Amino acid sequence: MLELTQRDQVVLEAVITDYIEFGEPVGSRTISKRSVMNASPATIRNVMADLEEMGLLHQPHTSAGRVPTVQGLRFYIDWIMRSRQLEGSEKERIRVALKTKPQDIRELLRGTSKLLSQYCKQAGVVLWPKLSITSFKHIEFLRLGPFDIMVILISKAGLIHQTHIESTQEVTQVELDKFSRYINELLRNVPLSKVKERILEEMESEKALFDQLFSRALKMAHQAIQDTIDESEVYIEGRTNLLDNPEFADVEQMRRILRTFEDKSKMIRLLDETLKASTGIQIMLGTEGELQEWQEMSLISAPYWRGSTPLGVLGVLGPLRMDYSRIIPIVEFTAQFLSQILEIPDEN
Amino acid sequence: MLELTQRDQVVLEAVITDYIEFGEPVGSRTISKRSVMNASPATIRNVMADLEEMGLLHQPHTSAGRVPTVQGLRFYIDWIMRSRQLEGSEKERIRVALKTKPQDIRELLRGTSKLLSQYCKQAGVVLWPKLSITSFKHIEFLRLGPFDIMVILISKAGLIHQTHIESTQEVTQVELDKFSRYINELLRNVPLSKVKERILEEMESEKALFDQLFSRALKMAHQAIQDTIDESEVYIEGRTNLLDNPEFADVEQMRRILRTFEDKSKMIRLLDETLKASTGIQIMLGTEGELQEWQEMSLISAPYWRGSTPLGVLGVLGPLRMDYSRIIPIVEFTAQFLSQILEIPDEN
DNA sequence: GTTTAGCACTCTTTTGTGGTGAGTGCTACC
DNA sequence: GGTAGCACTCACCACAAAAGAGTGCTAAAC
Repeated sequence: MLELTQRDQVVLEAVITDYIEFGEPVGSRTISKRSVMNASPATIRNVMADLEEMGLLHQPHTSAGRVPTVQGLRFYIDWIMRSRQLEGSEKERIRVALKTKPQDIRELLRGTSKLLSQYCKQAGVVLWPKLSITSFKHIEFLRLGPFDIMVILISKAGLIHQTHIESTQEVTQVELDKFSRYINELLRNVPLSKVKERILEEMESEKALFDQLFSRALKMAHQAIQDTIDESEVYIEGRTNLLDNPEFADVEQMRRILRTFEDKSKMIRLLDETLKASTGIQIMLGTEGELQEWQEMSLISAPYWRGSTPLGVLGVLGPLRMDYSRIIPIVEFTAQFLSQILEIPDEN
Repeated sequence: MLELTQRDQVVLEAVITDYIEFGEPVGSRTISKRSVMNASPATIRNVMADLEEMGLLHQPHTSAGRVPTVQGLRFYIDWIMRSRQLEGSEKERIRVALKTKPQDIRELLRGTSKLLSQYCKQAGVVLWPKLSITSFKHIEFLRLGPFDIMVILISKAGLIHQTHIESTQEVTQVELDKFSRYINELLRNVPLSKVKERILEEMESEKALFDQLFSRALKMAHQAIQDTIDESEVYIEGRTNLLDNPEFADVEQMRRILRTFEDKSKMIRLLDETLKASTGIQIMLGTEGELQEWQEMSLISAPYWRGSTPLGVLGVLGPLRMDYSRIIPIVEFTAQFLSQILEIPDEN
């Protein structure tokens, strides 16, 4: 940790909070007047010069005020800032917004993302990672045509996945119903990560080897599950909120950022990284980590859980200049509460 | 129809095609040189003055060239323009792009939207309206908890819908399986629009009145289907393509447009209107119809069908300045081909 | 030794000015 | 009716000047 005197820290904090509020370089006069700090502009200037030397502040040009650097923000967030607590009423608002959306897990996650975006006035993101994290719940084969089958796979968490497969021989719906029953029995409560394994095992077993019907069912299940399991989904809502940030007033830049959103795989990679990296709230600034492509953005994220296994990540994506002290507790609480909601349906 | 001489029309066309290509007011010199028209700039100027008087052209300021007005474009599209035919190779590209995506109807529609957006370099939209348009295919009840049931409803077209319902008494999965079988039998091939009716009918019938099991199953199905049927979905892809249009370089405007997209219900209303209005390709310009909110945009849309019932609409949304002669046939062909794809699975 | 007042200096932003070029409308002529 | 010519209008650009904000440094004060 860098060595900063008490006063250095106070000045750094003052610069950053002011900058976060107004988005413009802040000068020594402003700071001198503001807050309890009794020091003349000249004194502040000296301190600021020091901070700049340490790489915490930056001066866009000679006659401008100072702006925090990424390192400055990092230091502020890690050592100086104390996030304010959410008030009861704010928590309540989040609770209500999420509680009324139990319908479908997709809707829940999309709703969460939207909630974050509206509440923080930035883009909200939610990653629902590998399907494989929960258990198998149900499979259903439906006949579309003589060789054409729709497969519906449902996970314990209520996520539905559908695929088409083609059979090599004609099938009837009656056969398919048998398949469904058999596979459902076989895979009951198997974690999705183990499903493939389990199917292969069963294929080797006597039953399957001697009964053509079973063997066909297994083959189909195998085929259907093939590409299903490691799919991640990411919900990004409220992108347009980003447009309101004056730092993105430049069309060129805005375009680049929105473009990057179109390719969801990048977003997935980014969130995946934060999922692996940490068990708690995490803040990724500008040039750090996987965020390279969005030099001027930052991500505040937190994983959500079921019991002791992390399911995914949620967070807020915005410009470097965000009100961290407000958004951090929101993200934190939302993650916590979402985990709580997801706890329930695992009961049977 | 306005009275325009042959020459008036030629000039109007020249102005519009030039404007569409370069996006800037076009002057009399340019037109005089271009094309087979043998007339001096001065002559053209006179014609242009006439056209302006008729409200077909507009002059941003005294010393600028002319720009077509909405009415000018309308006249051009309706009376002058002849869309060029798609070449075989272009058709082939569309075919291939759509054929390889049979997985799931959602994916198909999203893919169509994406295809349109990429191919036309604007935003692609696809409306999948009321679920009620196709027939019932399959229902499945899954037990989540003693009173908690997940219902999965699948339509003939392969669209899945899931809901939660709560039972008033405890249920087992075995019972639910019976429910599923019974309802599936009952509703086989019933158009979704008639499903409710059919259920109510059955409730009145002897079977249900005397058998508690049937009656419960029917009640559940009724409850589940309640809110399911009239849902519309709209897929909007390639929004960021709009950013590339120089007319949207203004951040303020861009913001407004992107904002409007966030509220899908507006989009649905808009597309619904075009669905009702016409059986063929349709072009809605700027201030016309439901498009009021996007003064500076225009929508080229066409319905797609199954047999003789319209299923939904697809189209391209972009600035007024679009290459209509190119985009119209693309939209037309895509709608046609999508209809063709959707024809197939109705076979059994 | 730290703080502060004062002042010259730097650099951005704003405002103003004249020149340029594209394009027009009008008039007179073919 | 079509066209050449010409004066006129505006947006746009480049450049200069002025204004403003904020700094760094020095010397004096605490």
